[in-house]
Amino acid sequence: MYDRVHAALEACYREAVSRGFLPETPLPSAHQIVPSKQTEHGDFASNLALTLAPVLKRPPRSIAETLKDLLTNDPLFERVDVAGPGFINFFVSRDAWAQQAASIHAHGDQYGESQEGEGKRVLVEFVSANPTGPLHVGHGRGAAVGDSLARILKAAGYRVETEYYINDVGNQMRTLGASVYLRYQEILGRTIDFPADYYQGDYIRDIANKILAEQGERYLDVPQEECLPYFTSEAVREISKGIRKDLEDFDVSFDSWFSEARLHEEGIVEQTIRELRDSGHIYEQDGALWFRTTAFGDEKDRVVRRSNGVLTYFAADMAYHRHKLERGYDILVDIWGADHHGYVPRISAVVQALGHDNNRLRVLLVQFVSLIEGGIAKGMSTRSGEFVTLRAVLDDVGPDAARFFFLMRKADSHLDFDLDLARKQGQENPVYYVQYAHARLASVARNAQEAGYLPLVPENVDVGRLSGADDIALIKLLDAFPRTVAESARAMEPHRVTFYLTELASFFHGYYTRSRFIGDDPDLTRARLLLAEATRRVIRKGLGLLGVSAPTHM
RNA sequence: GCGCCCGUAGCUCAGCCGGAUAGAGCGCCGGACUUCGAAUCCGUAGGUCGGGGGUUCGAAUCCCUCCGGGCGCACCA
Repeated sequence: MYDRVHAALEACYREAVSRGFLPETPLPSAHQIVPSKQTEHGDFASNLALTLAPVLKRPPRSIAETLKDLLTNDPLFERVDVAGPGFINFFVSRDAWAQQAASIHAHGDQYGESQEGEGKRVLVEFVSANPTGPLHVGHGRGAAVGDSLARILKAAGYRVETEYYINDVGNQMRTLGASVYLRYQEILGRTIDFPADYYQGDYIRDIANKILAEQGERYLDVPQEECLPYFTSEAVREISKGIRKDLEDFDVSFDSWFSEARLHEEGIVEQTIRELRDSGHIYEQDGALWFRTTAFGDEKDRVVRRSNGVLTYFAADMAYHRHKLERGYDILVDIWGADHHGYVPRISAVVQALGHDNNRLRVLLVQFVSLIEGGIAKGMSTRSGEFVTLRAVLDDVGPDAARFFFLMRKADSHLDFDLDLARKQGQENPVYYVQYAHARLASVARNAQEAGYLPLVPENVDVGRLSGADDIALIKLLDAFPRTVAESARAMEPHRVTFYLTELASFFHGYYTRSRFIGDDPDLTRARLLLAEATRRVIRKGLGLLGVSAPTHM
């Protein structure tokens, strides 16, 4: 409907120009049509006259009146008003809204999708937790945001792939293997000195026990240096297995898993350094190699290879982003924990130094999660090792509540995750509130089926009967769905879909209390069942974009 | 000290590329089940949008400044 109003206004503007009522001038970029907040202001409002006024040097109300006179003949509108300082308010006719229900219904399961993304290729990289321990709630939020964003981008017409980058190289791997080795020794009765900066979690002991069960005591007297590769690879294998299982149970999947080791093995890191050195972006100083990131606005230059010859993590990151760019994506989305925000300028520098436009990189920063139980925050500081795992939350509240809660806030803001609320199975819990709307609609469908109304034959449904204020209001909400998804994709903000669904469910529950779908009037019943079916599909589709199930029974 | 993010109802937060009378959920209080699912609905109360200044027809939204909170500032990963 938005598009139709926009088209009508534009056509009217062109007509005003051609008839000499208004001088020729391009539409101001500040011009926009927005849904009206108040019913007195109609369905949509345009600020065209306001934005045109300074250019044309004419009072905005006078411009608005000129346009209004040309719009009043359009049958799409019941009325067009000029209001306030010069807004043009559009009152779409009831019949046009009612007919919109048929159009929404006709789109079936595709309703909500759009071509906003114009087929652009996007790589969404997220989670990418080091295989040195289980996923915690912070990763869980990143997983929910990344996976949901990918689904939303797809629905909005982007060609999307998802990827998990595995940091399986470097000192941390050594530390991981050594941690398991020491625990293995400890279990077998040796006195050990376990360093504070080694991995403290119980899962390290579990892995040591597993090795003991499978391999026995054969490594007891083998020097650490000799069997470290074995302990490391076993640990990575076990931990990765756990991470994959957690993600699978969270309904998060990746198109590819990209190993950092591969960047080194295939010489991509060295090649990237050479290339950037040749182009003058990397220089040598004090025996180390530096990337001149300050040339692109970073605070200071960054070391790529230390004077002792060891490559930094940044070196691999550089190579990884180069590799991603060369795979031909139009947009790279990196989803990081907000504590990494200081790394944005240097990665941005990499993209630019390689000759790419800076806006091909989009970094989403996901803020930390505080788990609240009994009104107080559960500890999750990493230094004490007392962080709460994603697994624990999944086992506690279930994947649907977890995903919904992770997506209730803008990714950029702190999230207080209320465990007590997430566990509740009542109206206070927003995820059940939305799911219940779906289950209710499914129940209506079952009753309609029994009464012989289903399946509907759309051609035989008189949607013109959907003329009540509630019917129209519900249609308007459904009408906003594709724009919500498109906007959510454009802004890369999945939480908008969560808010939309809560609003839709809220209105639906009220509608359900006030109006009957199945009543004495067969024609009205059929029209409302068509509306019910459209509503149910929107809720199911919306929940699907969040990765939340849409139950038919609860 | 420098940089980034955040201060909106009792609590948790939307709204922020400037638009008309600032919203939601939770919590509190009071109502509604003989008819499609009460995991629901209806109603009441609740605000100097952190303070101050600026930009303009118009500021929660943009700019400056101050206050308060979070995070980051390695030849670490």
